[in-house]
Amino acid sequence: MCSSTQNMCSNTYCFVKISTVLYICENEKKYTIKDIAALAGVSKGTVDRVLHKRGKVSEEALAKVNRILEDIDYKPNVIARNLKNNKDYHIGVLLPNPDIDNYWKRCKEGILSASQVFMPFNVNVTIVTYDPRSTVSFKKKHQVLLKQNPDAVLLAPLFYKEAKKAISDYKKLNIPVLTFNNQVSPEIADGFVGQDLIQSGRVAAKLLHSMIKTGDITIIHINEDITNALHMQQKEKGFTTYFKELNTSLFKITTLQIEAKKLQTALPEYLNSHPNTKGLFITTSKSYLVAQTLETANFSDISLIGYDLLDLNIDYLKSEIITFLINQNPKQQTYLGITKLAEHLIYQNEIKKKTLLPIDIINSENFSLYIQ
Amino acid sequence: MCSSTQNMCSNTYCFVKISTVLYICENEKKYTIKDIAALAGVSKGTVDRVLHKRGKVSEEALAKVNRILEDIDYKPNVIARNLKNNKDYHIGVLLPNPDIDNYWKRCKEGILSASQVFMPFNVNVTIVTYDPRSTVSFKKKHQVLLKQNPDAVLLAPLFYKEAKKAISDYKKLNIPVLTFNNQVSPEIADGFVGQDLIQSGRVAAKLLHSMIKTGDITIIHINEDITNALHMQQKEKGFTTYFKELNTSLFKITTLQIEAKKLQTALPEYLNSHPNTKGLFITTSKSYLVAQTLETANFSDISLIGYDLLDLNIDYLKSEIITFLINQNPKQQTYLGITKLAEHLIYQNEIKKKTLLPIDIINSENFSLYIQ
DNA sequence: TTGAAAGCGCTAACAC
DNA sequence: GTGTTAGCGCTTTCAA
Repeated sequence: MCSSTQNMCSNTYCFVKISTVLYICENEKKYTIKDIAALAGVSKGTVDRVLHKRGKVSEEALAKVNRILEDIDYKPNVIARNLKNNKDYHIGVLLPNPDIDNYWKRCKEGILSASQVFMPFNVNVTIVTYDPRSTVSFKKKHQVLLKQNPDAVLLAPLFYKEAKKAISDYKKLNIPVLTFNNQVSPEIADGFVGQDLIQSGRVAAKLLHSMIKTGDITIIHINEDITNALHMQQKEKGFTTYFKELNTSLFKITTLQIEAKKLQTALPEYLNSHPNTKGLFITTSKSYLVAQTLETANFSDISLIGYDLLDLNIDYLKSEIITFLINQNPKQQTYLGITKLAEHLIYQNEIKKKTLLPIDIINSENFSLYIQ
Repeated sequence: MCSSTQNMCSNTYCFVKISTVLYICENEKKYTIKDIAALAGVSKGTVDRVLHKRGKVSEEALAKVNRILEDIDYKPNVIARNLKNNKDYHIGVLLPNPDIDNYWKRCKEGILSASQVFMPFNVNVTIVTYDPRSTVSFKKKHQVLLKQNPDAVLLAPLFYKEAKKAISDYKKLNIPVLTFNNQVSPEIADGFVGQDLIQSGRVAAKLLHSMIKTGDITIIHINEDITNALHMQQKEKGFTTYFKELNTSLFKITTLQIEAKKLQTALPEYLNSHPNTKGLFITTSKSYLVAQTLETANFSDISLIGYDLLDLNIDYLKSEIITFLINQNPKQQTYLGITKLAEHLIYQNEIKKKTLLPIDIINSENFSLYIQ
């Protein structure tokens, strides 16, 4: 019951401000289809037909019901709606195998966690894992998932061409697809959940900039495979753009591509020949490899920034060899992804084209709160 | 339908791993009270009485039903449960007035946002605002809320003694209370949602430490009022502890108490007499006042760390006068607070004693993602 | 084209 | 103590 001078009603709630007391109160009446049926002088069945646009309703009845629906701003009771639903929904996930690359472990956790939430709504989740080093594996596992005929799909599109093909396969069957981790070219999937990678490069740049007043800074791409090519490029772009915009000659930015195996020898060599190097930015979650090398070869005084809260990375964060990590929020990405798909299936919610997660800055004092 | 060699069933789901494909599938059967009644050879009513411990059940029936409930690990259908619920729940919030201190604006947003979510569950939220500078106002508004006889209460216990009294008033009426923003002495309220303030002081310390190799560092408490006394002390404690643990003489830590009005004159004076000052840690959300002073008095080369994403703070973050802000996540605090209370009312979920939110580190490149 | 009716799983009032 | 029954709001079937 709202009674006040300034009544700013919105939706079914109204916010009323009286002196320093803010009330939020429900609207006086919650209408049900029964009410609507009575108001329109028709039966509940007819109202339902109108609501779901199932046809078989006379012009007259349709107009009358629609008018009332508008008038009262009818909102169906989502709880009752789902009670009846015996439908079993099925969400399929195409995920890089966490046993091959540990980064994906937290993604799996996010998926499991979200699937718990939607259990009572008859949402089943299937994870199909593929080898993140192999496009063949991706294609094969995509076929596996496709055959399961899921109602919605969440996938990490590591391989551009193959992902594009897979998504179009699902779209042909009218199966909504949400991507996470990295975007394939926009507009192909129904939505994306993840981070702005260019911006995350800028965050890294700013961090180094706040620690280093002048000197050489090196971007290191660790190429174990082709997987992260796009990823790494975008981060590099953001990083270099930041320093370009500074428009100063205090910093020299270099990019280095090193294979993981060669790191132990190549990096010390490089650093010895570039003694003015004050900062390193590692574009993948493998910064522990660099930290290891720095430690072994006894380089200190070099600020190191990497990605992701892997156990190994955190160890080096604690021992101050890695200064900052950027958290890509893998768990949250998949949790949100599953949530959005589930809510799409259950409530017919629209899938947002792009959901950008925060870019968390992590140091040795706050990491524990991000891995709960 | 699960069929596999290693079946690790948990809850009503089972996780089955076969080669690189991970399946999550529902258990074959979802039991309803009807099933249980049939299995136990009693009626649904009896099962219901057992479930809700309403008594009036024979020893025999009770044992039989309980045994079955355990056997099948029965989980009631939350959807159906709420369908019946005509009860209107009422959550009351005691919030410092955002018009007096802008910090609380985001708290209000979190409250409104969460209350939207629980609208369909008949959860109504009332916000009663008090003047954060006045214990009298707090006590008065507490009485206002108390008279509304809410089913649960969320409050920011700015004043130790008064908050304690208020909480005990609610407890006497068996109204659950959740606190946010800062903790009153443990065990008084049913739960707390917020940050570990000591740890957040450590985060600030670590940030300054990664930027400053040696020099003087000053902690500044801006005392506009007594409100934040506890807050500030805890942050200071974490901050100084961090540097003590370093066990080095490279840094000199000083604490300063300044009134907001005197800042413009007192701070430059102080800094001139302490020219080796390299870093400032502001323990409240008013770091923009310090930034303003530094800018006007033309001090550069001093790293500044403060709290909270107020517009003014962000302006100085952008112009590089503030280096880092620590986000106390005000919106998330209240959002979670309302959520927990609502779920307690609806599902009888237990209220967790302590929920600690991450301590977000913010710089000029990632702030936008935290204020969405 | 329409309305009546059964039922989703759970709750609670009411007889016995 | 116990079982029966009538809903909660919505969906869906079925007969008219």
